[in-house]
Amino acid sequence: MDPASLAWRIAQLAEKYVVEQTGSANPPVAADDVALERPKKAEFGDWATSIALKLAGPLGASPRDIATALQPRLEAIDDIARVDIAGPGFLNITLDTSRLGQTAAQILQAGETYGHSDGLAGTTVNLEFVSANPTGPLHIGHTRWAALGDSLARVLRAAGADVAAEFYINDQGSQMDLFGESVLAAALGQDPPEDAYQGAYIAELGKAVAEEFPTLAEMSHDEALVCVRESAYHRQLGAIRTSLEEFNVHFDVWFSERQLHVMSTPEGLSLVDRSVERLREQGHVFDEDGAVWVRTTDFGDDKDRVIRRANGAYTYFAADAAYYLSKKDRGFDLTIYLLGADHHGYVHRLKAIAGAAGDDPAVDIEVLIGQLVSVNGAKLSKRAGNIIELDDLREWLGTDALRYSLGRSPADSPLTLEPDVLLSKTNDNPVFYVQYAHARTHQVARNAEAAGVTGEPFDPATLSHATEAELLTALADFPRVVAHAAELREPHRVARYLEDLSGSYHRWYDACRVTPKGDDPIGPEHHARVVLNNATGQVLRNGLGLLGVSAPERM
RNA sequence: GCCCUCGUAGCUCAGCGGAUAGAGCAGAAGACUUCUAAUCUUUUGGUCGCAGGUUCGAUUCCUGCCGAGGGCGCCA
Repeated sequence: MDPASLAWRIAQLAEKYVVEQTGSANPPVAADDVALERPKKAEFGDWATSIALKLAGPLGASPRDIATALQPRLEAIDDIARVDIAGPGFLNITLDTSRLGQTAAQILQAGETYGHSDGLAGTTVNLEFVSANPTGPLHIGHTRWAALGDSLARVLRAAGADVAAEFYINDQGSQMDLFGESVLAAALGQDPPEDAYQGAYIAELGKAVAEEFPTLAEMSHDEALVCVRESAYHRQLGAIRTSLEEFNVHFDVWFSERQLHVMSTPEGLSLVDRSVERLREQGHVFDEDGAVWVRTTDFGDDKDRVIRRANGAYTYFAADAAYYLSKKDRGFDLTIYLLGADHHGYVHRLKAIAGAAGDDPAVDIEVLIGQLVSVNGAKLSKRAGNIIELDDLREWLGTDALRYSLGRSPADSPLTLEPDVLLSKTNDNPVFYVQYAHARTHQVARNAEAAGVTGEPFDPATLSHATEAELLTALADFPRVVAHAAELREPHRVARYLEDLSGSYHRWYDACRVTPKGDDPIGPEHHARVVLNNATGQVLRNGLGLLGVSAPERM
């Protein structure tokens, strides 16, 4: 029995007990209240629930008494072999191994879809991340969000959500002009403008556009600037796309900020024009000192924001508002932004836009803030001039090691990359630990096939070793881990799970042979074990896939 | 000054209000004529930054303080 069903069954029994005691199902008992968890110690059984502790308050009874009353009722469930009461009132559940083994066959049947659930089915999600200016290469500051955002998109999809991963291209404004001027100067061999973009990539872009436009020197400055800026923009955006693809990061929508500024209505208005009107219709806009303001303080912002300056020009905030309205108009149920800690000042503003647009800032929009990454303890910043580019980082450490190490910590946890560790092929490098476990499942499968261990007939009752119960319980937990990761927007939970699962697998491998030794005969346990082995490989593969990490068959 | 995030073993980090706070590495001791030893087994190591509060129960929730990082524009 899978943990979700088990939790539901326990909740049913507990609620029945509450009704008997109090005459009503108040409070009702939900599966979440069961708090089914895998105990930290093997002697505590396969699953533990603190339901008796949780009911103690409402029922006014001691947790131990409630646990004593529930114990025989839980033991009556077919898949449960034994229930022990421990500590202050925990119910420690040991499953019937002969039934537990069925999990392995079920996993092979589900294949790539094992781990999928329907908790978010019917929910459409817009997930925006990276969203770098197309004026330079992606650097380490974008790398964590790229890894995290892509994994989150995969996890949300596994939970049934319909996700659009979106990259917002800031291709409008003075930074683009400065970028164009910088490349133009490089192309013509002139002195760079003040505060120019610098670096080898500017020189390369300059060379490329000089070849593309041989008559550049004869054009007027304005004409040349437009040619160079647009060409360099598309070249740079292409480079960003390539970097992300090689990092296994996929975007469904590349949204150009320019779409917001062009006239797109019959009245000759842009989406930005319309956004001001729409917010005004909702009653959150006012005029003061010649400027147009949004009363964002209505929604928790620390000050109101100007959306249109006294000189008639829109602020960047106007584009943000128009962009949010675009997402709203495209019909998403939930809009998620992934921002670095250096942008956390925008959180209130973004939420205020949602509120001003008539949405619920607490429900319809989520802003995830992530801490920055350091390498070997050195803080990286543009000011310090020690920025590392994504491409260099990837070539140095490899996509797998980089994706995995960035994906195994929660976003709000400060993270230090240690290149020495990531390049090592030992146990202290978790990605190798997990990938090695997967490769081992394939080696074992190859050996089993060669020896005639086919997996048929499959008798789950022979999977009776302690390490087999541990492994099977871990495998059964995978769908719940993925669903939980999606619900909390924390894909790192999948990585941590895979490390635990790999440990369980290695311990099992150490204790139980799949292919008989020497000339020993093939028994029913060997057939069952190859099924368990292959099921483990499937789950490791599915989990690594959610993290955008490859699952090699040989290492 | 105000706001946000973080503070857990020597190091890198987990920990949905529950049991004696965990993992890997590092340190110590073991296991390869046997399916991949990139593995496994045993072991050393903690005032969960500090102080209060809520709770039957707090590393977890709330408040204050200390420390680290980041942010505060009619810039983009």
